[in-house]
Amino acid sequence: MGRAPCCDKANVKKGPWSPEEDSKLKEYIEKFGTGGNWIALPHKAGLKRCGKSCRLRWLNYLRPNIKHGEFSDDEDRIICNLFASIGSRWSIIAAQLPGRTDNDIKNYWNTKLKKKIMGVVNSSSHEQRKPSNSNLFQSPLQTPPSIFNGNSNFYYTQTRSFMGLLADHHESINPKSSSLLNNTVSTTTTNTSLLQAQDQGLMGPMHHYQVKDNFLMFGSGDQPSCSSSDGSCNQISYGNKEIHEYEYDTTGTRSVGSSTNCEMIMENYFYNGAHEDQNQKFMFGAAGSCVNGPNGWISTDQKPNVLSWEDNQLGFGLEEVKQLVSNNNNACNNIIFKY
DNA sequence: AAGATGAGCAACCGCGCGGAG
DNA sequence: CCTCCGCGCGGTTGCTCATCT
Repeated sequence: MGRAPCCDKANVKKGPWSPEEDSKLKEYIEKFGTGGNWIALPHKAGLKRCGKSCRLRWLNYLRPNIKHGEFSDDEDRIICNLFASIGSRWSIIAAQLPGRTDNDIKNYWNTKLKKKIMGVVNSSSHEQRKPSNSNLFQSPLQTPPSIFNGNSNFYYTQTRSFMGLLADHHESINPKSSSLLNNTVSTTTTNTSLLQAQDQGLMGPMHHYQVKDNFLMFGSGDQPSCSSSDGSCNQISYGNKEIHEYEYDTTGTRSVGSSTNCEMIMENYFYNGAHEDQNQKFMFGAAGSCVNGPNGWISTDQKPNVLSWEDNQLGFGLEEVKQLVSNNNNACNNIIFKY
């Protein structure tokens, strides 16, 4: 049994709004407001429209201070940064751009900005990527990497997409200092370009990777939102999963988070040869409960659900990482490594 | 000149969430 | 608690206009 329709479909007009309808709706709302009930509004305003249609028309077109026309470079940057950080949460992105609507931004992204960025990728990818991890941008794997033999039932999936943010000196949306919750954004981005390597035609959880200085940061999941376990909004969660908490310093990146299903990241990381330096060290942690293990960070539940690497700190070597991942029948959701 | 194709954008659809009862 | 229902959101559709062949 399906959901009951929000209105009588047979008796409502659909399609483009006429100037008369626009003025009726505008006049009514300016006079009486929405009354907190969009469903009842069209009848009161004398419109043969669905309440949802009225709401959309008002929000996207009729309400005051709506900005139409070209997006500025600054707006482009904000959209790119936020998309890289939180994905297609258009309403949140729109909240950072006064006068712009989520629909506008969504259309702009889908029709122009995405292509613009792809152009940047195509023209800049060769000189900007270093050989050690350039293959992270390659096509999805067709077979599971050998290190996951025996666990391939959960380490491998054919559906994925990737996008990433590459910056020479990039300060991404730092949940610690600029909260999406309080509607402020600090995007002091300079020389920023956005890379997107989104596999054509594949659907699945969006994976993000960003570069902050010399570090790549990964996260994955669906239904991203901002949340906090301590009230300070220093974590971003995706659905019911807390993904990561970032702290930055001048020498490196520290990541704390929890979740599962980072198999694709791990897969690419190992399979594509980003681990070729056998001296690389990895570090593990879990949200809010990291302790210093003998070789670096390890989560209290012993699951490597956050993985980071810094070459000048104690950590696990590649073989230990493989062993841990294998032993725990699990993987991390974030991977941070220097490139 | 006319049909085909693509781009841009307004509007629709269906679902999840949360508040009210 | 549980159910219902409206709101808001993201994804998708379809119309219009521009460009290409």
